[in-house]
Amino acid sequence: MDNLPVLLRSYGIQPTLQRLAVAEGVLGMDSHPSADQVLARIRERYPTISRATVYNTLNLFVKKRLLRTQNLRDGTVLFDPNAGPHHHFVDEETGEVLDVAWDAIRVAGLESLDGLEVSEFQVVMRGRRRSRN
Amino acid sequence: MDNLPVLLRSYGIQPTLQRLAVAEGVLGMDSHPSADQVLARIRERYPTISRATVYNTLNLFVKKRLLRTQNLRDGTVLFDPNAGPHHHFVDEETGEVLDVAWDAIRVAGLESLDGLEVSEFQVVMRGRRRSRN
DNA sequence: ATCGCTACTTAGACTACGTCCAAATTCGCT
DNA sequence: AGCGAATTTGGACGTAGTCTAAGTAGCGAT
Ligand SMILES: [Mn+2]
Ligand SMILES: [Mn+2]
Ligand SMILES: [Zn+2]
Ligand SMILES: [Zn+2]
Repeated sequence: MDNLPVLLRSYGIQPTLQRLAVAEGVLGMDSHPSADQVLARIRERYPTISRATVYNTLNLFVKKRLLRTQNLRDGTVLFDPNAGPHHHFVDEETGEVLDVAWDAIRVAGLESLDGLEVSEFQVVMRGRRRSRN
Repeated sequence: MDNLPVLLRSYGIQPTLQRLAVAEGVLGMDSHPSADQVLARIRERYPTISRATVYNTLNLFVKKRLLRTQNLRDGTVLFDPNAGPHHHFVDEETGEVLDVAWDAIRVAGLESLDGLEVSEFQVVMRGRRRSRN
C-alpha cells in the first residue's frame, strides 16, 4: 500500500494517475469487489474517471498478475487483490467472500485423476459465518 | 431418463410439455450447459418454446433441486444435472467442464476454520486434459 | 358445457455487466 | 517544441438474465 508507483512498475504497469486510483481502490478494499464497486469507490475521490478506464485497468492488472479474477457469484466477476494461492468461503446469507489460507486445508488425490493435468485448484466453500458467543 | 413425468413429479414439479422438453434437453446434454445452450438445443425439436420459459423452467428446476447452478465461467451460469456433491475440472483451453467424483479427492481441515460454518464445498480445478498416448 | 380460478407460457421491454470503437488527451523521447 | 506511442474517454454495442402484462391452458365445481 505504501509506494504504489513502484509496485505498479514492478508488475510492468505504467503508473498513470488513473491506474494509481484504481490500484488504491481495489487494493484497499474489503476484498473481492466487482468492477462496478471499484468504479463507485474511485469516483468518490476521482469523479471524472471513465467506466471504460476502470474496466481496462482492472483487466490490465489481471493480465500483469497483480490481481486475479474469481467466479464465485452469479452475474459478475470479482477481482481478488490476493493473487497467490488460497481458498474461498462464500457466506450464503450476505454473499460476502472470505479468503481461507492455503495451508489451512489439505487436498489429496489430484495426482491420480486420470487424463487431467491440474495446474491450479482451490476449495470453494459455502455456508454461514458462525455466530461468535 | 426413462419416465420424465414421474421424475418431475417426484421433485414436486408439474410436468407440462415445455418442462418435459427442458428436462429432456438439460438432462441429456453434455454436462453443464448454459441456459442459452439449452434453449438452442430444445428449439431444434420444439422451435416455438420461448426464452422466458426456458429460463423460468431452469430456475424452477434449481429451486426444486433437480439441477444445481455452477459459477465456473465468466459471464454465464452453468446448469448442472448432477445435483449431488462432486468436484469440477475446467479445461482452460476449451472451457469444457468435467465432473470429478466426490470420492476421488480428500479434503481435510474444514472443521478447524474459525468462525465459518461450511455447509457445502467443492474443489475447483483448472488445467488441461492430459494427452493420451 | 360453462364458469371461475389458478398455473403456466409468451413476446418483448428492460436492466446489468462487460466490451468495443474512434476521437481526444497525455506521455516519453529527441 | 515536435513527434509517435500509449492512455483515456463517452457512448455505442453485445449479451445474459429478469420482469411484465397479456394470453392460454388446466381443472374442479356447479
Ligand atoms: Mn458489478
Ligand atoms: Mn448462455
Ligand atoms: Zn481471495
Ligand atoms: Zn457437475
